[in-house]
Amino acid sequence: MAQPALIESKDGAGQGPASLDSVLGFHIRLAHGAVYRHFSETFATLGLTQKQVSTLWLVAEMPGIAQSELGNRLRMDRATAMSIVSRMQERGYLWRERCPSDGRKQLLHLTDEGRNALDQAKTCIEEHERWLKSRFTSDEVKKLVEMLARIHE
Amino acid sequence: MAQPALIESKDGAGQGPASLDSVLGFHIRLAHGAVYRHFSETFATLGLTQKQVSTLWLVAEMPGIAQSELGNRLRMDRATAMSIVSRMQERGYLWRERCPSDGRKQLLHLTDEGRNALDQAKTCIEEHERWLKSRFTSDEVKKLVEMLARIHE
DNA sequence: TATTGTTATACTCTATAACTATA
DNA sequence: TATAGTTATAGAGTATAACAATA
Repeated sequence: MAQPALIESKDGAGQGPASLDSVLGFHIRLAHGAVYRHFSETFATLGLTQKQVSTLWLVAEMPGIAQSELGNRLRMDRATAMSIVSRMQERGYLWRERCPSDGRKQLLHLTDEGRNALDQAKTCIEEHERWLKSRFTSDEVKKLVEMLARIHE
Repeated sequence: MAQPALIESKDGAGQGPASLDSVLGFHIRLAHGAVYRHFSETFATLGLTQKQVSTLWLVAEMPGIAQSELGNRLRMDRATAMSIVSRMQERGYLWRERCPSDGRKQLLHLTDEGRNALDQAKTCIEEHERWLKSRFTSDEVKKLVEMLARIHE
């Protein structure tokens, strides 16, 4: 983790990236990988993944959210949302309620166990975020979040 | 993709993130997902993944790089590097050379076919990067890359 | 017809473990 | 002992396709 990721090199004059190191998408992927790995270590004991925590958190923030809406907000398609919600249900962290006004929809709610798991997860998130944010000033964090949001919104 | 990713909410006073939307790691993951999806669309016809392109590109930049060193630079463990290098070899894009001075190492080289594939890939990358960078000024891109590098270096 | 959920399937990435060969 | 590669295995995320139920 000490050496530079790639050789030093600059972009050519208008003919595309000369070096892999100048590709923005490349850095997003590497940064995501580093965050993913640290997250996994932090959450090894809890046995929850990023997506699973995001799901519990969002359901806690919006009780009764439809499964499809959860997918939209976490940028998952139906099949992916389905598999994650099902796993969280199997573990007893949330339950599905058939929507009375629209029989197609499944409304999601946390169980007490799910709320407990989320509380523990939030403590881990704090630690994880401290590790991540320690390399930035608070202004930089704000700017970084704002720029990343421009990508995924 | 139009609506805000999450409900509006701010952090509490020193007791951790109040809303998922204020978690930096969350935005990194969503941004990575958006980039991943656009990349996949752009590269559907070429049939190459991000990791595969990175691998070809790095071998082109550093001919004779050892497989282990490739893994270090692209932040993959041995097993992951192995599977990606093997697939690129199966497709005839690179070949392994046993290192004469250290019999444990495999030195990597692109084939002519691999160089062709990389050239095509770079054209796609340009298009992909234009899509990605269009939301930023060039100063912002520089700042973003620099901040992301602080995470993965 | 469109939306939502469901199931089945497949592929990539990631990681661990165990094994071999070499240093 | 340590390093490099190899193989096997497993889990997570992502996506597509096909199907049923509902609007």
